[in-house]
Amino acid sequence: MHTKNSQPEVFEPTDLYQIREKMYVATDCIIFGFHEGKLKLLVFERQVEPFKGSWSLVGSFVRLDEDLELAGQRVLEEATGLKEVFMQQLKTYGKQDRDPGFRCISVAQYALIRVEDYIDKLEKHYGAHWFEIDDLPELVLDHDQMVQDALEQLRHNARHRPIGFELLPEKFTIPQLQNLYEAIYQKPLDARNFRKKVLSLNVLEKLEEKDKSGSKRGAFLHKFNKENYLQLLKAGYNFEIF
Amino acid sequence: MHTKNSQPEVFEPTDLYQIREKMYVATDCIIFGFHEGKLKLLVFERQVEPFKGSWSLVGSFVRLDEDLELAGQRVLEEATGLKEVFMQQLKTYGKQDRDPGFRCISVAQYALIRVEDYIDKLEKHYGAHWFEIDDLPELVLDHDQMVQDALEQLRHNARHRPIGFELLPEKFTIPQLQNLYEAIYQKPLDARNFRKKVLSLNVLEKLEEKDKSGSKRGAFLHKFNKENYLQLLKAGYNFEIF
DNA sequence: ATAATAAATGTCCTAATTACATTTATTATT
DNA sequence: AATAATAAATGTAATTAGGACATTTATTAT
Repeated sequence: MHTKNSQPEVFEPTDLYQIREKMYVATDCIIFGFHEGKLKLLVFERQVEPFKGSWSLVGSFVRLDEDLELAGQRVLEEATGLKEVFMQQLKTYGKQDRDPGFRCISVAQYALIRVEDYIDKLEKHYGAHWFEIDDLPELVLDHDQMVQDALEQLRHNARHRPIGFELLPEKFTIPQLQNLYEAIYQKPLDARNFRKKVLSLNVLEKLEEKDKSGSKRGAFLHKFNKENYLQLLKAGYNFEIF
Repeated sequence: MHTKNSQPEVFEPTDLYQIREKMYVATDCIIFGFHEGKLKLLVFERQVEPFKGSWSLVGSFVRLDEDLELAGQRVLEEATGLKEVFMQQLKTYGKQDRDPGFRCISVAQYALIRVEDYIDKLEKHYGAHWFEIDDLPELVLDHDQMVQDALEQLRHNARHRPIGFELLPEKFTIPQLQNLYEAIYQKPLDARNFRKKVLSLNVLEKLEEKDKSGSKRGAFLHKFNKENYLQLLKAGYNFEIF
């Protein structure tokens, strides 16, 4: 079903020689979203040869007058319409032969987006498609490796930094937060211990509102209190969520 | 004493325009060593304009036919004569104006080297100099930032991965290891608790030999057992040194 | 034989993590 | 109006890990 793959296009030696005279710098985005209790990756149908039509991360060459971070934001906006998204540099991939055509170094950046309602809207762009992270298709070039590295980093960072909140709506319930962590780490967590732990961190603000989508009783909504977090961080507080 | 600094050279608009037509890719190395109980950074006198003569990390453009990792190893070997050194990618610096001349992206990699005897030998190269990390000179371009980021990453990684051993001789004593961690984290550690903790990790192999350089009684030498470590890692063991 | 020195060791206390079961608020059904 | 159903919310006891702290031991130099 999701194993599209075309043959690598053969380049004539002269072409190859020509494009190997220049070093290209690209950036690729690993876009994560959280929807219906599942952690998902947004992938795209590659628009250019070689490998046109294969599944691929979205990327672009970095422009000469453009900061690297900005290039990532631009790629993300072009692909999803979203601005000022949480994005973090992952790693730079620089194997000499990673791209069969160009000599191209790629700076991978990963993005966490609040999927909320427009999960479907995103799929209209450029043959974009959400895949669950435990059922990913094969990707072009070294993009599989990028995704694996991004997942590892996401798992690591979600433990030590409050980045999980970037994947949730601004207001969320404790059970939703737990679901997210269960999706990231792919293992069930104890509800009592999880609640105790995250509340003890003192960075969640309990609201009066309830979210009743998940149960008859409803669960209280919470907000991440960034000011509190930054203050604790400054005080040398050593964070660890669950 | 170590605050050499020259004025940025002024470029003519025509020159500037020309060199901004191309994207350059460089790699810079943050080289750490441990000597006499101190964590040190190896810096160099910059050989080219602009800022010739300022303190700088050592770096080079990445060659067209060269893997990124290899470029780092090459730079390190050219600067120190050392081969197959522990090196890890830190981050890519890509601000549009980070270099006043070129549009140049730099992939920073940090190296941990076993200084042992040849600490002096290294200083003969290219005006190289070791600085203690709590007394660093001002560096050229964004190299100060690179060093700060590298230190942060080193501190983080040394806690969660057994990379500290890369800075020690193959055979080392527990007190030496403690000194290293005290140097990295710049705070004293309790000898009993430290010993208890590192030995409980089950990755140190105690030898019969003693090192008597540090005391009359002498301290037993140990080796890092990489096989054990990899096995524990595979078993999902969650590492944390002290 | 004695003094000097750093290495090596053990215990108690406190804090954090884990395991585990019941009650509560609300809605839908009869 | 009563009842059934559902996920949210809560507490306690047991275990484990971390932190504080003082003495003994092996060796060399005097």
